[in-house]
Amino acid sequence: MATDPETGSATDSPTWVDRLRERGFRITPQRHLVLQAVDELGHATPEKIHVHVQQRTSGVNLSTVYRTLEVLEDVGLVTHAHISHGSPTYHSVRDEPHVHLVCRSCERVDSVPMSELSNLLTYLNDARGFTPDVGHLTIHGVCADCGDETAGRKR
Amino acid sequence: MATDPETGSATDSPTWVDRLRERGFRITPQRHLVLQAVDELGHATPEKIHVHVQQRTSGVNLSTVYRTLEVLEDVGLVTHAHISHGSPTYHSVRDEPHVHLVCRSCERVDSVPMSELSNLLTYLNDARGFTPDVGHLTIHGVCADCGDETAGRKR
DNA sequence: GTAGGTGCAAAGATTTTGCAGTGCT
DNA sequence: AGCACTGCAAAATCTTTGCACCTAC
Repeated sequence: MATDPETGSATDSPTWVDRLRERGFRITPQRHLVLQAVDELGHATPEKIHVHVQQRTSGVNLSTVYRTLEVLEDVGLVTHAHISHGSPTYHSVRDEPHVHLVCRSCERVDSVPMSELSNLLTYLNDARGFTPDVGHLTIHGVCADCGDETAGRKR
Repeated sequence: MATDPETGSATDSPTWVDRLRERGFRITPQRHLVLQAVDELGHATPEKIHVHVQQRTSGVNLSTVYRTLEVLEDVGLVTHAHISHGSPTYHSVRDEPHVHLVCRSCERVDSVPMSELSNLLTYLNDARGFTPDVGHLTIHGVCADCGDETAGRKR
């Protein structure tokens, strides 16, 4: 009642509420805010999510962000990938499934839709019985732009 | 090539010495030990490398391990990948190029030789101009064994 | 002999945890 | 009303850094 779960934002399909309820978790403003932040930021570290949430409502603690992300990941509303060295980056499962291409030179993050990689997935499934967590997949390397400039750097 | 300087271990081809010298780095027992450890351990965190090195010669400091790995990576003798959450794992560039399949359930790490994934590499190169750092590639997901057992873990 | 390298310890950065109060159900 | 959740602060990890001494070149 206090909250109204059917607002129009992308985060507000009844799904997320149900997902949490089904598993016995409670619906709190903090969880809503964190989920929204993940949705809006695209790729975000816990730190950035914290800052983003603070801009709307001050008072959400960083440790709550961590605990909330853990819960949201547990119920399958977000996933994380390791894009940069230190921090994991979280993103919503609503995003189109994609893998990340991270350039080690310019740090740029590009995305490749999963559909382009279907034969990789097929191979892993058929030959290995391995079901990849695609949202989690990050490919490091050198992008087209940096490939010329830094050619010969490593080999 | 086939010079057999001391022990004939995989680490002892003249290459590693030259690699360091070329770049103006000095050859120290610590660097040799760390490189050997990376070679022998396969996939190892800085922590594990430290322990491994300690078993041969006590007295190599953990911070030296970190600094040494940085140097070895800089000259291209080792690379790192993000297999588990916290720590990067290092491995020798001597290993056959491969990607890592990490099961999120049993934590097991499997390897797929790069040759099996040639069409992925080709695609990324041709369509994207992206040169992946294969040794760095880690695919998270669920392996064959855990796919059955824990099929409902997320429920 | 001269820099670069190492060891040691302390500082940083990041993530986790215990506990008491708050609020969802 | 009961108990999960949050905030706060301290603890636990993991990694980096300053400085004096040592050693490869």
